[in-house]
Amino acid sequence: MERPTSKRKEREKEARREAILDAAARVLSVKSYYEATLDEIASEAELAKGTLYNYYKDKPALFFSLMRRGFDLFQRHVSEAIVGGGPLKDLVYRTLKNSLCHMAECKYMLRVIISAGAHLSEDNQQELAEMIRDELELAAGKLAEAFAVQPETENLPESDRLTGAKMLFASARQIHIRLATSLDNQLQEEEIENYTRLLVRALTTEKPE
Amino acid sequence: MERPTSKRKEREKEARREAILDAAARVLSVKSYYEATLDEIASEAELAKGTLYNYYKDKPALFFSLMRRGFDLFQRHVSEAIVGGGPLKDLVYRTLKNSLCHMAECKYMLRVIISAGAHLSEDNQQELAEMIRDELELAAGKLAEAFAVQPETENLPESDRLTGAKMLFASARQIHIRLATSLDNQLQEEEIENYTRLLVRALTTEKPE
Amino acid sequence: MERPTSKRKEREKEARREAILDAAARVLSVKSYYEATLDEIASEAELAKGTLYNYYKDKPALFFSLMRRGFDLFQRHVSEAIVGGGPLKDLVYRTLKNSLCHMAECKYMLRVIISAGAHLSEDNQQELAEMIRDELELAAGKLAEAFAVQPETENLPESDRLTGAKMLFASARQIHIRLATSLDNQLQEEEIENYTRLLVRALTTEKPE
Amino acid sequence: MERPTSKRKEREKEARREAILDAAARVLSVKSYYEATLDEIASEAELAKGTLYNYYKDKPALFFSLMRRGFDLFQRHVSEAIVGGGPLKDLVYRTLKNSLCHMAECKYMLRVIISAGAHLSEDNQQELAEMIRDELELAAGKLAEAFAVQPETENLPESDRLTGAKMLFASARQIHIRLATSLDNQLQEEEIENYTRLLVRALTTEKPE
DNA sequence: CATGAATGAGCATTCATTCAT
DNA sequence: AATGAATGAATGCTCATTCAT
Repeated sequence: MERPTSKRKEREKEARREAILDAAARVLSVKSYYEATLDEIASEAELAKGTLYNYYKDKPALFFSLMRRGFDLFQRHVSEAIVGGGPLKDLVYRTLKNSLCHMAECKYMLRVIISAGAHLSEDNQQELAEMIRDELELAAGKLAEAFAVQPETENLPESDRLTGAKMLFASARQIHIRLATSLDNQLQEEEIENYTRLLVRALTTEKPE
Repeated sequence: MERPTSKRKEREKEARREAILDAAARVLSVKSYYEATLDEIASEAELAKGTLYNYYKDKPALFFSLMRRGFDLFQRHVSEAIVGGGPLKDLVYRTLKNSLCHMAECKYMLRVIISAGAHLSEDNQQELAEMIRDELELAAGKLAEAFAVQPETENLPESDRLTGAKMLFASARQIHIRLATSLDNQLQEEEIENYTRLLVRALTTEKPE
Repeated sequence: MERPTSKRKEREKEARREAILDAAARVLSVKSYYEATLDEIASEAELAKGTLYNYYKDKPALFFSLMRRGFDLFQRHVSEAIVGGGPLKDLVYRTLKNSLCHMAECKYMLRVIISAGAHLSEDNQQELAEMIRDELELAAGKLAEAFAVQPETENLPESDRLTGAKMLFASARQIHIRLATSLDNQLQEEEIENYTRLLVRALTTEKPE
Repeated sequence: MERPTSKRKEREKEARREAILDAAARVLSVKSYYEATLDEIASEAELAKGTLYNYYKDKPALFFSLMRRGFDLFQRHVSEAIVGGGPLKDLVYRTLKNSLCHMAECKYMLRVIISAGAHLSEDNQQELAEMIRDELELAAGKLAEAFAVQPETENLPESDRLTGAKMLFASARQIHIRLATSLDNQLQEEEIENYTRLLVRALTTEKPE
């Protein structure tokens, strides 16, 4: 068995890692990858700049961790929406809503994805692109499975369910960007309902007879 | 009346402005906003760096012009798709295809949109965001009008036609990003068809009887 | 024929390069490679730091140029000593003296050789080591040739003449380090004479009969 | 009287000091003073970084101790060569050989001497320079004494014997550097013999009659 | 107008040293 | 005595922008 101090230290170390991520997220919610200097993140975390390097080997590593965390949260949001059950319309609505909710919570994700590409090493860029693609495929896959057990969509070809799922996430991003620009929160509900309606129709085969 | 030389000079000046944009586009098709240095653009344009400042007041201004030009091209692509006429399915398919085609041609647009956020001034960022939103609204509006004269969609509420149009562009972006990552060009056709099918369905009210 | 401005500009550029080297030499005569920051060199040269990079691609490049210049001067010093002619003793004495003179003038060379090794890239280190070795071989070769036409040494085997030449340069370095430490300039003359005497003897075969 | 534990503790402390020096020597045999970080030395010594500071007040102090130890070894090597006895040629040959052997064993010495200059304080630099000079004088003095009892050299003036001794060490360094560069171990023996021959001759007065 | 040398603010990263545990 | 997390000063290099020619 380990010494109790060892355990505590490990917990503290992990807590500090999280605190740094939190600080980075705060900074990135208003600045881009390049504007977000390590100086500022350190100061936001109330740590010396050098300390960051005890937790993350360099700037890209820090942001990758942040992305990782954001994506995990995203998957949780999607899973939550799915387990809710109910009719197709509700499923679509909830998933859209949760996606938007996630994007609002993790504004920094779009910022990083959008602005980090530049100075990342070739390898890091590739890794980031793959991470994004894989996470989306994962979420779309889960959603497509949920569609597969809905009465309205169970007869659709698999590829349509998958395409529909991806279209849903694309729509969520569209709404998010639109709303981010107009800042009119009252529109959001209406937009979500508009998209929901069309998505449901896109996924519904006309009942044969 | 103006001296004829004045006219010629003006034409030459405009031509030079375009040449600089061309050079910038070439550089940006492989580099991000930050990697693309003015040094390189100047050298690509076979001009001295200082000369660029006679045509654009600073780096953001240069890239704004580039975006402006890219969006104009985008509108032309969309209009072209619309005037083609034919059944809804063809309209959707062509618009998707042209959008993808535009994104491929103007890779730099996504790059700039994606990576410029950083060092733009607050004002410039706002302006860029609005430009993007307005251009999309414009294109979506045009497309919605085209839907309005299609037999399958003329009975839809206006808001559905607009939402459908925006969903189409969101889908195009989704496909583009996906393909940019996987580099498998053979998938594109299939993807476009998948999305087309769902979009048509989303826009089609079940015929009463 | 070239435009006159072109010529002038080139001359000015070259002059600036030299001025930078001079500034670097001044800084290095009292600081080591690491202590000598580009900030300080720039300020010594009365230029902005960034300007240095218009003339030398990085810190190692600047110091390599400095070494190159120093070695060229060294070869000139040695050649001068050789062409002086006269008996063996004078040749040895003059070469020792000139070597010491060079080391005093180019104090920075020892400093750089001595302190740069550290942060140079693998390739640069190799290059520096080879430069040092080659320059010494070159000088020793020239000196050995001069020995070959002296009555006292013409009968020596070639390898002895070469070894003697190298021993002379090793002796010069020894004296230089010694004197650099003790700062007693009056000793120098005596030391040179001591070493000269022994070197001449080392190079002189006992006359047969 | 001291408590026995006190004695043991002192011994242990001394042993730890030596262990740290060993670790430092291992690291310095492949890295320069600047590349050799305390992190690495601590890890090589299997100690925490902070612990080093219980034994040496700072980085220079650690390296001074290392130099001290290296010089002591050098003196032992020289003394060993001297006590061997035999004809002058053998004495010269053995001393050259042992010097080379020492330089090979204590590569780190040249490295430190060569690369430490930088961040040492003014005082430390002076101290190091004096240490080097004094150790050389000491060794040269011992060797000159040995020459004084050799039949071939006993009639030489004292200053010649001292100069010869110093020339020998200078030659050793020359050979060492040359060999370090060319990596051709087979040349070493020949070089040593060349230098031996000339040094013996330099030290030998033609017997009058 | 065109040029390109000069500028200098800005930033990621390293590492010797300290000190609370 | 041992630890190792925290510190923060220090520095090489980049690049948008200016301006004298």
